[in-house]
Amino acid sequence: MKTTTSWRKPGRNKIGRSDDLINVASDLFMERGFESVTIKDIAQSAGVNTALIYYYFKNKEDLLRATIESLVDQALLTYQEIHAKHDHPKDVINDWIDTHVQVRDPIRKLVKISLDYCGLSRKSRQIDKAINRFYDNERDMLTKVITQGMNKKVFDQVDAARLAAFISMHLDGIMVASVIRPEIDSESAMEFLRQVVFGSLGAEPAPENGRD
Amino acid sequence: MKTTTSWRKPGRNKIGRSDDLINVASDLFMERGFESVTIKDIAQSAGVNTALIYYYFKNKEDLLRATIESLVDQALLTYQEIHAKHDHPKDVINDWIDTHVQVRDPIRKLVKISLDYCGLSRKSRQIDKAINRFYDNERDMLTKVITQGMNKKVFDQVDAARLAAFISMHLDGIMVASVIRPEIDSESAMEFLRQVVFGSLGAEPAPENGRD
DNA sequence: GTCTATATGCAGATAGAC
DNA sequence: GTCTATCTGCATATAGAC
Repeated sequence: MKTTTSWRKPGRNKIGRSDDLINVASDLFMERGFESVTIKDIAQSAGVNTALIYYYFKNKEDLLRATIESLVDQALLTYQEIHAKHDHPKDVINDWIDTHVQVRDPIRKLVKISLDYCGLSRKSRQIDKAINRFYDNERDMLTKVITQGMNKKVFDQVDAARLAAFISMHLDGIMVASVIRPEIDSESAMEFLRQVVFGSLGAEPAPENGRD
Repeated sequence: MKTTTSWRKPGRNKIGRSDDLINVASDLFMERGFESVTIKDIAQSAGVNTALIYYYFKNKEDLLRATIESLVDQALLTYQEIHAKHDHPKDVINDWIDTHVQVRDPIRKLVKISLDYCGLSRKSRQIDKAINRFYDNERDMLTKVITQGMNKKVFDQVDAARLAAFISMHLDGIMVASVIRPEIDSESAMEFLRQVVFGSLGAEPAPENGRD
């Protein structure tokens, strides 16, 4: 479900100018917040004219929508790849955490920008849907893999949905902490989360080398 | 360390008008974000004129500084009260979590507003100091109580500082989640955190009724 | 201390040439 | 598709009366 196309579909624009704008915007929104970033800032960073942005997007909020939808797509795609890559639930969870260490960028952006969006008075059903889509999918995927592990008897019996929500919230917490205090070591925070999660599941984090 | 006084000390203003403005501002900043909230909004909500705000605060950023410092003071005061109230480390941790359930307001505000502040280009040494003061104190207090529990043999041996950071980050995560998705049950998230924490400490959450 | 009035600047957005 | 030029409105901030 690719939903990042702009409001008006250009016939054959030279290599995704709109994607380009979205990427620049997501960087700036993440760094300085939606309201702090001006259309001029985005245009300047993208090396184009201010007015061009209004050719691709209805207005600033529409650019925000496209940005959030793009980030959600990216993040969920990464999650799906993790699931597809492994056979063993333990490996999925390990990879899930590893992935956050390596490519935490889209998710960190998503969390920060979602928070900004929550502050706006003008709400958008599309943006609400995209944000919920991300969190619902994240929770469902984690719940599923935990349940699989329990069925295969490699994990203790736990409340899979609650543990999934716990992991999801903690990842948000790490993202936020790393924004507020950039000096914190988010990698070792991830490691600690890994220990806690596997501890709750009564399993060792050591990889299973799930072939397949 | 009360640091919420305004830049210009009014001789004897009738009952904390400046505190009043700070409280109104913190509500609005939390709900709608620093940049989205206008001076006019704050004045209106406080039932005063726009210009009056500039009598009490140098500018909008100075009001942000006062707001953050006030929130940090409130939050740390609450934490200190918890420590003073209990003798037994288990009770401190239980109360710590209970307190977040009940009066999560100043901390939630602080997290949200700190994130907004991080986006601003103009940085303030005072605000940086206040935010770090909060997180450093929070971590130190938690580390201390965990260490005490280990010394008293009621907790297993763990890396107290890391567990403290884990708790702190998770609380941030819950705060953020409850802003992004107001429908989530942050109370039961706190309960799950309690179980995980006591699980890591090899102890039962049942209260000790530490008299004192 | 609190208000009225206003200066100033800039952000979002549009019209229209190329 | 991309640009120049410009309109409009509003937010921060100040001057000064009361």
